[in-house]
Amino acid sequence: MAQKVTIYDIAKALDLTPATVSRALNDSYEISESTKEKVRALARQLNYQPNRMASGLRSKRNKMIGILVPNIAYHFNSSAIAGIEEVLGAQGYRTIICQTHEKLDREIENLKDLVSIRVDGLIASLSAETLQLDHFQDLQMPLVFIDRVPIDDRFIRIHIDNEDAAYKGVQHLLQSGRKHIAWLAGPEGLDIAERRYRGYCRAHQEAETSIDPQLKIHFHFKPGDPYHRLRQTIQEKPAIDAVFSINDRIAIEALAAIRDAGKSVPQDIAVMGFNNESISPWLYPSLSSVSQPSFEMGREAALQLLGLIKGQKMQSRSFVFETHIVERGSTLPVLVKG
Amino acid sequence: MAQKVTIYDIAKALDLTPATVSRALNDSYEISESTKEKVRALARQLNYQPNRMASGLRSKRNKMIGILVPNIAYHFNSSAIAGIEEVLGAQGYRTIICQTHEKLDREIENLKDLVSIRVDGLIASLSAETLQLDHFQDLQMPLVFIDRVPIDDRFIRIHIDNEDAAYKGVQHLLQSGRKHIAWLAGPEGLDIAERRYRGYCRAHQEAETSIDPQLKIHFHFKPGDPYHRLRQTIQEKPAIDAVFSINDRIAIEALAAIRDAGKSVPQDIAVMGFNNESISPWLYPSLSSVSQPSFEMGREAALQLLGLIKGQKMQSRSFVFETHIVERGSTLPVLVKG
DNA sequence: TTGAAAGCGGTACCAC
DNA sequence: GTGGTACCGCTTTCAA
Repeated sequence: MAQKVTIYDIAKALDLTPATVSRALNDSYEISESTKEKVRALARQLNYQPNRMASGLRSKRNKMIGILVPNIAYHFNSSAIAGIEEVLGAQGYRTIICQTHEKLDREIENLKDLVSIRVDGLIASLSAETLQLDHFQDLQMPLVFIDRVPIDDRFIRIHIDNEDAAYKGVQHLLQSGRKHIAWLAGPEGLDIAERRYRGYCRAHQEAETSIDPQLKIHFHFKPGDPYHRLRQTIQEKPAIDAVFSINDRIAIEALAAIRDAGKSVPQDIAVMGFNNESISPWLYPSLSSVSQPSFEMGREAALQLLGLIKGQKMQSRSFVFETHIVERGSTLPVLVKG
Repeated sequence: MAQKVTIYDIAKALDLTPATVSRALNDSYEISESTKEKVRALARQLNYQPNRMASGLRSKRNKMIGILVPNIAYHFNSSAIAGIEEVLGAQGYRTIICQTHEKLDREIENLKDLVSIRVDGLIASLSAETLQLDHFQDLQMPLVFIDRVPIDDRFIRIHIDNEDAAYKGVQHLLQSGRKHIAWLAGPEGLDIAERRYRGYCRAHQEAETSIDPQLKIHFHFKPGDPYHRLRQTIQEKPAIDAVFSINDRIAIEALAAIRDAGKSVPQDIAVMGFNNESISPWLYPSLSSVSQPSFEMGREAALQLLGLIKGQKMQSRSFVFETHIVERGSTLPVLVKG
C-alpha cells in the first residue's frame, strides 16, 4: 500500500506551508487565485485524496450522516434513502447506512458505532422491538426520525398519519360493500401497525360495521408466514371479503393465499396494500394501495437534518405527509349479479 | 453538544496515563486484569465512546468496509449485503454502503469518498455504465468484486457463471417445447446480460433452434419500460412462446404484458426469471427462476476481503457459485391437447 | 505492568 | 495573503 499523498507533500513541493495548502484546497477566500490554482493542479497531478479522519478529528465535522433503518430491502426505506441521498449528496454529505434487522440490540450497537464515527447527524427509523428510547435520548447530535417515529415530540419527526391513512383505506373497502376486513398487521407491537388498526376501527365504527378482533392478523416479516396465517384465517372465517395489508409485498402473499383458498380477487375478496410499490400495478389483479411519498419524506428528513446541523431553530417538530388511495383492480366493487 | 469523554478523562480520574487506558480498553495482554476492570468500569460509567477518527488516523485501520453497489433496492444486492454484514459484523467491522445508481460518475465519486474515509477494504459491484476500471486500478486497498465483476483476473471476484446459468434456463425452456424465446436483457451494454445472452445462444445452437436477434430486448430499469417493450415485441413477433427475464422484478412486468396481450402463462408463453426472489413463489402463476446464492456470495466476499486485510495470500482469484433452476408454474410444459 | 512522548494528517488560531 | 504551530484523540514505539 503505497504511501498516501498529504498536504505536507504538496506544501513542500510548492514551497508553501501545510496551512496554506489546506486553505487553498478548501477554497478559502484568503488565498490568492494563483496559489489556489497551483495547489489544485499539483493535488490533481499527485492524485491527492484528503483524509477525512484527520480533518474530522480536528474540525469536529466530517460531512458524514448516519442512516439507521430496520431493513434496506423494505421499499419505504430504499426509496426514502434515495431521497435523503439526493439532498445530502448535493451538500457534500455522505451517508452511512445501518440496518437493525428489527432488533433492538442491533439498533443500540449501530448507534454506538455511528457515535464512534462521529457522524454529523442521524436519520433513524425505529426497529419493531424498540419500545423505549434511552439510547437516543442523550445522543448529543442532530437527529431526525422518519416513518417509524417515536411519540416523544422533542424529536423532529417525518411521517404520515398512519391512523388516517388506514382509515381512508378501510373506508374505501367498506364503501365498496365489504364488511369483513382482515388486517394483516405484521409483527406484534409494531407502532405504525397499531395506529393503522385504530384507523381501521374508526372506519368501522363510522360505518356502523362490527369489528371482529380475530381479523387482526399478526405474523413475522418472513416469506410464507403471512400466507399461512391468512389461509388459516380464511378457513376459520369464511365470511372474509377484504384484506388490508401493511405493505404491498405482504399483499402479494395475500393474493396467493386467497387464490389457493379457492376465492377470487376482487369478486370474493378485495385486497388493499400499503406503500404503492413499483411492482403493484403489474400484479394480477393490479394491486390497490395506500400511497405515501417515501422519496419526498426522505428529502424532507435530509432538509430538516441540514437545518439542525446548521443550528437553525426548527419551527415544527412533526412533518406529517399526505397519503392517498391508489385504486386498482384488486378493490373493484363487485357488481350486483343479475 | 456536551464535551465527549476521552481516554484522558479516564486516565486522570484513575491516576493513569492515556496509554494505559488505551491498552486496557483494547484488552492488551500487557495490562493487569485489575487495571482493565477499573478502566472498563469507569468507561461504562462515563459512557465513554471511542473516537474512530482518532484511532483510525493513528493506527491506519478503522474497521470500516465500503460496499459499492448499483442499487440497494435490487434483490441481489440487499441480500448479498446481509451476508457481507453477517461475516464482517462478527469481526467488529462496520460497512458503509454506497449506491452508484448505475452511473459511472457516481461510482467514481463514491470511490473517492471511501478512499477519503480510509476504509480498510472495499466490496464492489460495477455499474451498468462501467466499461473501464481506471478508478479501481490504483486504489491501494483490499478489494473484492461481487456479481458485476470485471474481466481482469488480478482482482478477486465472487460471481456465478452467467453464461452457464442462462444456458440452463433457456435449455429448460427449449426442452419444454418452447421455440421462440424472448430475452429481457436490461440496459444496453450490461456485461452480465451479454454473458447470459451467450448462454442463450449456446442453448439454442445445441438444440438446433434458430435465433431471432430481435428477441433480445433492451430496456431501462424503470417501471413500465420492460412492460412496454415486451408488449410491443409480442405484437411484432406473435410466435413468442417464452420469455426469459434478467430478474424476477422485471418478470412481473412480463407477466402483465403477456396477460394484457391476451395470452396466458404458461399455456401460450412460459416465463423464467432470475434470482429467485422471495416474492416469486407467490406470484400468479408462480414464477420459475434461476437461483443464485446471493447471501452466501456476500458471505464469501466478506471472508475473502478479511483474508486480504489480514495479508493472507489468496489462492484463487475467482469464486464461481453454482446456480440452479427453480421450477414453478410459469414454465410448466404444455400438455398436448386432446 | 505502566509511563513518556512522538506522531497520524489535517485545521485553526495568531502572527506578520 | 501566507507562515508558524498547537492541537484534535488515540496508538505505538521506547523506557523504566
